[in-house]
Amino acid sequence: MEKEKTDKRDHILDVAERVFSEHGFDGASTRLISGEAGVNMAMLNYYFGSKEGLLLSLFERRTSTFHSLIQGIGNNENMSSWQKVSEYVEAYINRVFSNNCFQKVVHQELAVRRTGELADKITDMIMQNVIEFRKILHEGIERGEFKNDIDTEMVVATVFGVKAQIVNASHISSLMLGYDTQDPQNMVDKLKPRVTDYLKKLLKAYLLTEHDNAK
Amino acid sequence: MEKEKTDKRDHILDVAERVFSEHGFDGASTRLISGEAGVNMAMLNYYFGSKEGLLLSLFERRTSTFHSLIQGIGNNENMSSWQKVSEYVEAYINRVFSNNCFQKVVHQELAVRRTGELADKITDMIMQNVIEFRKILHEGIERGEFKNDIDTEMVVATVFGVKAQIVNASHISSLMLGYDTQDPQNMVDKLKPRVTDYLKKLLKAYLLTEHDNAK
DNA sequence: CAAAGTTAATCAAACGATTGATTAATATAT
DNA sequence: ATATATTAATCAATCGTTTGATTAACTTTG
Repeated sequence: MEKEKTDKRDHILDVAERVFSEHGFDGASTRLISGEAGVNMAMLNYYFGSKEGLLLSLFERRTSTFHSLIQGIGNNENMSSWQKVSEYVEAYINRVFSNNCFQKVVHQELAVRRTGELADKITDMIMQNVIEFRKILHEGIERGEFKNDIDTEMVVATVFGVKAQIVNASHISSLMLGYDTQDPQNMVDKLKPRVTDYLKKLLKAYLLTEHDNAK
Repeated sequence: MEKEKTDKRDHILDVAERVFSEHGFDGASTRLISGEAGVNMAMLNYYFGSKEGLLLSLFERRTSTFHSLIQGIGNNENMSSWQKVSEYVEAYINRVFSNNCFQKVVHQELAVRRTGELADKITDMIMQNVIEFRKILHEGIERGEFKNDIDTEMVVATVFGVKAQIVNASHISSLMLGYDTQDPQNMVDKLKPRVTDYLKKLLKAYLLTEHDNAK
């Protein structure tokens, strides 16, 4: 009977994350969110101040457990640059697949939002990833492990872009791949290993010098 | 005084395309659109029936001039598969950059899960591209020009994804690249050639067999 | 311990504002 | 003069938010 100790506040955030991901921020009414969460409408304003405050809290919850994740890989002295890239891709895809509702909300806000506190928060969050990843790439070039004419920014955009195309544009990817890419079982069994494997091979072919590439 | 013969209807579509791309479908009110277009609110319903009808008309206008563009490349017998891929990337990026407001609307609609006529229209439009591109890739494999273990669907997702990441997520790409990626001058002078060049090199490294790759 | 006071949580109801849509009247053009 | 185009005014519905009352739990006081 052990009732979960998760606050009602946390439960609202969980539901809001899902509803936002399905309808977008403007498309998801406070009535719908509170209804789905089984709480009174006024509770949203009680806990989060406003609808925008709810969205903001939603981001803060995720970003608080995020900083620790991207640390460590880049600073490891015992890894080759390619190993770092490989680990990074793995960690990134892992994180994406573990909370894809949140990822969808980010993706939507990125597509629409232009100004304000939230836009800055999202930008910061992503740019941290960008800088970290780019650092690894530059290091690989300096070491002579990667080709010296690679476009590092575009490589970063590739990893983010492929992820977005597969995970966030789910109608399309479902049709393209021939199965429901939203189904949790498919995501773990088929999609995740496939995306990870592809990205590694793709980057390997583009990044590594001829000598290393030939293994 | 020769007033442009473009119908007022067409002018509304132009404005709506921009406003939708800036605020999203739900975020853009009919009052805002009609205000920006300098017409009475009721004109939107007069011409397009409803707000959704306006969005639909917007898509029909673009897709009508679209079919002819993707034809021809795949069926050309005198081109190598790699040349076809190269031409295809060029044509695709060209089209994207020539009407990026519309591309943004597509991107947004794709991000929020919607059902109905419009969702099907968008899906059809994109899947035409997917199928055409994939056909070229398969042909390249059969000819032995491309590696036989390439993931064709993911390659398609890569081209679409990189484009989306650079063109549609403009805050991020502007910060990443160090200049305003929305500025028309920058788009033509810097962004477009860079994306095109990168995609070609990336795909070349991944697709071509070792022998061909070495030139 | 018990009465009084205090706080956070929750609710139904209503608020003013805005939404997309419609009307009925008027203007323009053919 | 008839069809088309355009307008101001208005519609019901929905939006996000606020209110005032109620409950339950904890603190303080006598």
